Amino acid sequence: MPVLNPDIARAFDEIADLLEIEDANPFRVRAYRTAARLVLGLTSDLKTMVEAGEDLTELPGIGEDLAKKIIEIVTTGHCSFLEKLEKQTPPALTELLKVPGLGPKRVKALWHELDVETVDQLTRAAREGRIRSIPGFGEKTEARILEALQAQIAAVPRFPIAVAAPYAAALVRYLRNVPGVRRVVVAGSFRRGRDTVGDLDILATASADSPVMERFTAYEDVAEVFSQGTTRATVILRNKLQVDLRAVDESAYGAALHYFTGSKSHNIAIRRMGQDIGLKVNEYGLFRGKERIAGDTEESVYAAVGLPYIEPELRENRGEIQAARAGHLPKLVAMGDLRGDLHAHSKASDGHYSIRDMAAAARAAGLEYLAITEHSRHLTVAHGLDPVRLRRQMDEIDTLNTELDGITLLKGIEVDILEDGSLDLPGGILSDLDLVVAAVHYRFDLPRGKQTARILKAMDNPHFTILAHPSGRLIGSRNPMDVDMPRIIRHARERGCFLEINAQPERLDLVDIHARTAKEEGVLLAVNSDAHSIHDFDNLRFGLQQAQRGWLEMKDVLNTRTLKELRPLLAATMSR
DNA sequence: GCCGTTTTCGGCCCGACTGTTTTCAGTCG
Repeated sequence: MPVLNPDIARAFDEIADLLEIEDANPFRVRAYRTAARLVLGLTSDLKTMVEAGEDLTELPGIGEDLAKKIIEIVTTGHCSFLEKLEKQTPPALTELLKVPGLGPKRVKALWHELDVETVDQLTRAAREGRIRSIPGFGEKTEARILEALQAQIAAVPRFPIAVAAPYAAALVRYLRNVPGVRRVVVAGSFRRGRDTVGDLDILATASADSPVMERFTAYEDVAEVFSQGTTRATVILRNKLQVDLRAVDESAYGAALHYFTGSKSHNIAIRRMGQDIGLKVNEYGLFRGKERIAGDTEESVYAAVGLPYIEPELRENRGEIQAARAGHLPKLVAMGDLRGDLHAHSKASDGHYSIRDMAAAARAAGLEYLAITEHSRHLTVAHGLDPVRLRRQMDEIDTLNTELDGITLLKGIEVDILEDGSLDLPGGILSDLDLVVAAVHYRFDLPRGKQTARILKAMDNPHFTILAHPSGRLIGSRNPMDVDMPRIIRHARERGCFLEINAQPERLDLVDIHARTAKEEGVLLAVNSDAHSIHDFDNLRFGLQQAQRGWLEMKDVLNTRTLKELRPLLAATMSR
């Protein structure tokens, strides 16, 4: 059982939880949390780094002690310090920390005063009215705990960003019409373009007498008002999405936008930089003593700490501050850079429109070329194409290309990668296509070694061009396949083929950190819609945002190439 | 536990809201 970065992050988070309950030095706790976040964001495998003898203390936030713990975890599969903590403090207590409203102090009190160690015991204690008897707790706290426990049973997972987007847009429109409101913008993880959002953070600039808070909590889609003050309020919408609104004066716009965009660890790093030069940074501005020296715009916030503007998609404290300082920030790929789409379906397989309709929609979306890539015969539920039907479609595309204006269709296939790593169609017909997109559509459960070997073998097929939705995950419903993604990416480099960032809202696959690995390895990525309808080209913006989060520039994205530049790149993968 | 143009000690990001308190602790983002 190989130890992956998320396993290490989980161990560190668990240590932090237990230390917190034990009332340990909060900065020691923070060190573990910081390390956990760092580990999750790494583009390379810690196990590989350890095996290569790399010095882990080079990583920011990892010192002698944490380096030793990482080495122990990757080599033995367990962490003796964590096990020791679990003997002192019941590990189930960390589950209680997840109950909203319960932090380490209250969990410790519940444990010591009432012997509550599990969620079940907590529920019982709350129902029996025993919690209110603990000093510092009251009836309201007890009721809130019970409420939170009941809500947690119907727990809401994070929302795919594309699902949250229309709710955000509607709220922004609504708030912009409130008297005294000047600007309304969605900040938080939504603005950073994360693949999912846990809540929406909305920032408004408004005059002091604006009724924006009252109007916000009175919004028709609000199911529950969680808290409401003069500058901040939290509500839950009917679809269970939590929305926070912060209102500030127009003059604080830049500082507040920066603050509420985050990420938390990016902000902390910026504040430290401010502190080093005698500045206090908060959501109202940058202050030297009492004098406010910046904060009207985000640019002014960065400038005050000596940095150029950093795009929201980069603000994860994954090296962007160092890059900014060194003048090495990437010039991120932009929506207008995309010239084509290399993965789309028509009604010949499981799409809903004719090829002609799809071509027209792609052209309307500003694209110059579109690859038609139906499923192959193995995927019978999607009416996958056999060689005869594919041959007929190729003829159809040739004809359409003589008729269409302003867009060129490419002949492709989304061929199934079979369980043994072979492709679902014979080389004879694959070699006549412009490109071969290949994907796994079944047996997602193979063990890591076999699954990785399956994909590596598929890539070795002389007709393989692009690996589609490489991890196979579906947000909220299917975990990513257990594969060695860095190895697959390295293999793509050696083989000279490409990987995809699939822009479907529930896929967004590759994920950002693997996109960044691909960039570092020099592997080009295709940002593809995987459109099944004429409306799906809109999703490209979400795929593009993942590319931006992976630090990709125009040169790193395959389908920013003109058709003339693209053809030889595709041909090179097919010519073996 | 980490870190160092205040380097091996003594710091460590900052503020809003709630509830149970009378001046603040706990939680959250």
